[in-house]
Amino acid sequence: MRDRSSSTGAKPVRRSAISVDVVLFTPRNEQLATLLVRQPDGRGRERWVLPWDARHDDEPLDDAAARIARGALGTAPAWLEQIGAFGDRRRHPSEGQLSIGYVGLVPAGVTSLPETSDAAWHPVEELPALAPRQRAIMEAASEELRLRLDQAPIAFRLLPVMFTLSELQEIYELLLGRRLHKASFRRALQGAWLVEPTDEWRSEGRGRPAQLFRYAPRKRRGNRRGVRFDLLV
Amino acid sequence: MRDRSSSTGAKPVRRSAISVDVVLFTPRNEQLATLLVRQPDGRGRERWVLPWDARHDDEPLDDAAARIARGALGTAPAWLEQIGAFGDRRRHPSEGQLSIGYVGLVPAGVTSLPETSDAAWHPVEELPALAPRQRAIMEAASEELRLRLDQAPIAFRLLPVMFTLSELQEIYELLLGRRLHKASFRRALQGAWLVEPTDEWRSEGRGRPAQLFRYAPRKRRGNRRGVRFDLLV
DNA sequence: TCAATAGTGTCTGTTAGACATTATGGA
DNA sequence: TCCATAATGTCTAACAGACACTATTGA
Repeated sequence: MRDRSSSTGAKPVRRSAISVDVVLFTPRNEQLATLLVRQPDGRGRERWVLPWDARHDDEPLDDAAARIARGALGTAPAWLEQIGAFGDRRRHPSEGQLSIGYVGLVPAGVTSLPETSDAAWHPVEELPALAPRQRAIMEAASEELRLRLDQAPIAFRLLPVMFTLSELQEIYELLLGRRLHKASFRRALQGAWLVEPTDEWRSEGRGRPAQLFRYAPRKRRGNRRGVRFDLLV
Repeated sequence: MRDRSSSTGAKPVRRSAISVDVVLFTPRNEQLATLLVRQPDGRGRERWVLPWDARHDDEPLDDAAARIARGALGTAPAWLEQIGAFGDRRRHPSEGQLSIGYVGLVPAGVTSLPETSDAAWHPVEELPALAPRQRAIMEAASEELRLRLDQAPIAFRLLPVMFTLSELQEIYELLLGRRLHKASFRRALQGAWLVEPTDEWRSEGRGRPAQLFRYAPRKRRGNRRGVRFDLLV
């Protein structure tokens, strides 16, 4: 919070400065939403931008990203990882020539943003216009999520500590952009030893109550399967 | 070649400068090898370093990486992709605080390096000591290769245009670090429509000659399979 | 002829997906 | 009671891995 004043606002920036840009995702209304902040553009108009700030001298990049995420969100995200460096000649709010992109995840329900903040969640399908380089960072973040989905516990970082299997499946369907088969999904989950049931159940509207689970990876499965040629050709 | 003089050698670099570091891989003697260049360290000793150079003003990062790869290799690699930004406080030959890592692939057989160059291929299993940040870039490059193996035509970029299926399988085994089943490998390959046979055969030593294939992806397979929970927990 | 490697056919256990059925609450 | 959702059992087609076999060359 202490850093908030420096993480938004139109400020003159040395062209040689490096910006760190953070894409935060959370599930909202069956959609992925991302956090944007309102920033005056110096010509009197307002624009939405990804949370960003210049890297401080010699500051480790991961620290800078965590600082910027905390500033915009008011709390730390459940996950934060670098996407890459974006150093083309596309435009960026900083006017600088190099940006480092990060992607972070916020569990469903953590919707309260700091009151002093100009931040708001926007569905990824209907984003306002962004500066070209921030648009590229945004798209790389979505791509990264999908690629890392089966290598990192991404889906669990988008859920509260306790969740139903239907909620988990909805997150996977959201990220993959396609429906999954319920029985197969649960069988695969069981085989992976990733979740454990709790004693609690949650009744939601009409049907039968669902058991709550928590993320509790047990053991690494040694049995890697054969090669898959799922090339995106 | 024109750029070689600037891509090695001990040079004073502004601490704010950004370095671009390139990890080039090629298969050699049943192992992965990577290209290192000999660089005097200013204190009279010599060290091996990853090919690197400072980014020129406003130069797009991809252009810088291609320039550096060409400088060290004498020719363009068959594939070149960014790994990420490394901005911690670990040491780097440039003395700078930020490096952008790239990974590139060179087909087997392109072993002739520019004569004027101090570059040499080193097996990845027995690398000389590198500066800590370059060591991290090196490890991230290997990791990246393995992760993208089934999403990008990586194996084919490590082979000449025409190759036998045994050669292709050896590349996969090299990158995955485990043996694969011959019949299963070929069945999966056939189903993916990634290669097409040519009229040519190659006799190599004793056994039956092998048919040569070329990389020729036909169509994207629409039938994505179920979720895999291959989390690295 | 033997040795060595390429390439293929068959069998079997595993698994993804379809379908059906039971379980358990709210309206 | 009916309806909606959770959870699970069964069947089937597809597939990975094992094994064996044929094919074709050099020594």
